[in-house]
Amino acid sequence: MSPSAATHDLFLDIFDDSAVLTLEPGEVLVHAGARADRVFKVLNGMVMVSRTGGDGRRQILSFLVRNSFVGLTSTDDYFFTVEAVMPTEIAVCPRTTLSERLANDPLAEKAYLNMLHRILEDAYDLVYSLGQRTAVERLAVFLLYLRHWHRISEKIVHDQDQSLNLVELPMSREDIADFLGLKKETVSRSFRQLEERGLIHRDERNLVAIRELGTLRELAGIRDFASPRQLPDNQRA
Amino acid sequence: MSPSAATHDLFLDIFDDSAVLTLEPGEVLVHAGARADRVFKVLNGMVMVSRTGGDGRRQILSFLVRNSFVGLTSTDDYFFTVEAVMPTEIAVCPRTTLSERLANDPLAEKAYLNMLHRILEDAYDLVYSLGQRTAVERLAVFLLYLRHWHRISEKIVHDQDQSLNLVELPMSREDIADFLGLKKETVSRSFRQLEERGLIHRDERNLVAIRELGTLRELAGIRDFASPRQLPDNQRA
DNA sequence: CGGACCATTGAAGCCTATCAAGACTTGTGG
DNA sequence: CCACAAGTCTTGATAGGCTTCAATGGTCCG
Repeated sequence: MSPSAATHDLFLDIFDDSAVLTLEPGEVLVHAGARADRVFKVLNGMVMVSRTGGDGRRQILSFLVRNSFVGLTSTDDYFFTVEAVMPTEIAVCPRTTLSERLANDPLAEKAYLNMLHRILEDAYDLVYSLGQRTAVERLAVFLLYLRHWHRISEKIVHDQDQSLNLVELPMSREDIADFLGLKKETVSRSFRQLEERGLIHRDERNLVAIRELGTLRELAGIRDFASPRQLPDNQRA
Repeated sequence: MSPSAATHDLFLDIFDDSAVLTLEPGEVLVHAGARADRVFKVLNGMVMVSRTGGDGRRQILSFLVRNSFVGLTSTDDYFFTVEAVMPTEIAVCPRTTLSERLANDPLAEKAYLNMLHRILEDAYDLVYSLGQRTAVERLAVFLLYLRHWHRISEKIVHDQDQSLNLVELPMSREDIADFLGLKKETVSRSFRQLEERGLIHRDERNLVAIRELGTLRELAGIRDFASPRQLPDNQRA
């Protein structure tokens, strides 16, 4: 999965009074191959980062929510595409601003490094899902991730808070499929399977209610996403 | 795939006169869950980094060769296991040494950051493979990666150098399988398929000769691994 | 020579993909 | 307001690729 900044990523203050872009669903923020001379922060809404092969196969690398940083690269060009999943506001600033901020403030640099580490761990989580888990398991993990993001982004303290168990899906089935390494039909069938097992319930197409959190977690093979990894000390449940 | 340090990763000098460990094949350097108070550098041989689920499923995250750094984590504990694939020598030093080095030298910190970016891109490459490519394609990519590492590690300038087309496989079929999200039988069959198509040739079990580099690259859907990403300016082919 | 381990190969089964059709949603225009 | 069109989601039937299970062959080492 990916980013979502830590509860406070110090260096993100470079966006404090920068320009703001508004994106409509499907609008592209960064085209793969574009010069990486600007960096971004998601203010609200959601974007997705993807990589498309020469033959058109697309892999979504991450969905990014509020306070996520966008702009990682070790080269001069972006190797991925970033586009809006829903109406989204984005703060923009030149990469040089980021470089200067990191060069002049050790704490900011430390925060940046920390974010990179977290993103890498998220990438490895995704690797594990794609390499080892079945379709239903991947979807279970995905739902728990969405729940987790919601928790982080709303700064909800208690893991048992009922509002957490209503998960919104702003992206299409095909987007989910391309993220989980499946086809959209398989995503549909996996949803149904989760519903038949009583783990979730759906009224609207893009709203999922988690009915059996424990069983879902078991299925996902996840000890606990409520881990304090991205929560500050004073917010641990 | 992963690491393999850049051709020179400045901060790696912290290992210049540190202790050296010798590992036999299968020997574990880091157990998942262990305190991350030491960091490592691979001097020679090869190690693999893996994550194992509660039910025993194992995903190999990367194979690390000479000059690779080992010790990435954003938390106090390692969440992965590192073990030797073949006889390997490892330099060890306390994490505090690394922290100090990074804190006191902006250039070292920049190099570390750069390495992290590269590792992240490698992780996303693996995500793309696992999510979108077929078994044979994954194996093709894997072989090209091995070839690329060999090139980097031997500092071979010319992409056409024939010695590059003899690829060694120090790891078992099962290790390859767990890296590529397949089963060992499928890896075997995919090797045979590549051989039947005339793209590779095998005499010994752990030695693969690349016969049709261009076709293999096409199959892998890779523009060019001979990209200068990990080569210094003066070594570009 | 025998045993352990690893790799290969074959046969059958399962999971996911593919192909195709129908249901639902949304937006548009008569 | 209804009709229609386009897009998305769901569902069904079939096919294909990878896995599973099982057996054979090869290599290393005691």
